[in-house]
Amino acid sequence: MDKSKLFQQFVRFTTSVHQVTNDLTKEINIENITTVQYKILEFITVSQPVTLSEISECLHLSLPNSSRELKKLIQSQLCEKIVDSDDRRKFDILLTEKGTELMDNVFHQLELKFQEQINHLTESELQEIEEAMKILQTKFFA
Amino acid sequence: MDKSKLFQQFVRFTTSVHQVTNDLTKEINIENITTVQYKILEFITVSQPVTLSEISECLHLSLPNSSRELKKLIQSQLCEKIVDSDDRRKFDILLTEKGTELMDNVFHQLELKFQEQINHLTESELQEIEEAMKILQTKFFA
DNA sequence: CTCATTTGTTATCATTTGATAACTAAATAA
DNA sequence: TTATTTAGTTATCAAATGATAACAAATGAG
Repeated sequence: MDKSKLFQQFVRFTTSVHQVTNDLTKEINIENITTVQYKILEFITVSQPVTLSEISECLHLSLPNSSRELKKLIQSQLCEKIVDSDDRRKFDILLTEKGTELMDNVFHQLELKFQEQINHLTESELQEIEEAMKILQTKFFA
Repeated sequence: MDKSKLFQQFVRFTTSVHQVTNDLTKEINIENITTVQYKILEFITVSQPVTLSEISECLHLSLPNSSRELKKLIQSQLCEKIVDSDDRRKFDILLTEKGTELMDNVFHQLELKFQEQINHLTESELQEIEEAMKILQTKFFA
């Protein structure tokens, strides 16, 4: 296997993924939520519960900036802190009911667009896609 | 095929892709180049030659802001305009020699990290990965 | 030829984001 | 017990980004 070729393919592939997801989320824009705040919400949604340090690390934000943005999200009542009883410096961050509703809504919109993109595909093509994502997920993007 | 399940898998998958590429490019930081400018450079590198409108559309930047950032890249002599002789409002944008050198360097660094990530995989796993990317690229991320 | 459209430019301002210093409180190690 | 480390906060400033208006020049349609 020519690993340089594979790298080039990888670059093209990830570029495509970014482009597609970019286009999918392009029109999602929530009142009073900035890009960074949306990313935080997305991260919480997928990885709930998370700590502030995890947000900071995974989203490559400094702790002070993470703290600032989270504060705004909490003020908007989209998420909440639950103090860790074992270590009271830490807290878990969760979506509130309002936040959950919002993100459910967002993901529902995304799903509709996703369905549009795949509705011309045959059953066997869908299975190929499923299998392909599974392979990449387990072997490479683990 | 349960298409909702597939969507959930898609979300997890794209999240992983973003995380991995995020980590790969995390340490790439070029003197005097901002994030947006880097994205423009990356886009030019992959899609050369491009027009300003394409940059604007694909990167979801307004035309004025694209123009501003491109101007800085041109001032840094990383890319250049080549006026379209058919339509003199337009121009193709290309990397200069300096820009090419820079991006070659960047992609080389990325490739090293990429190789690290895959060097524990067997030949047959690599082939699976190649095949999986190919399928997704042609069937879905086209 | 004239007018509308397309492609890009320049200037300006508000908002977002990034970076850093100085801080608190809890936990842990010596 | 005291010192150190960890987790997060608050304040502040600079820089990057987003948004918009007013513009110019080339093209295309009628």
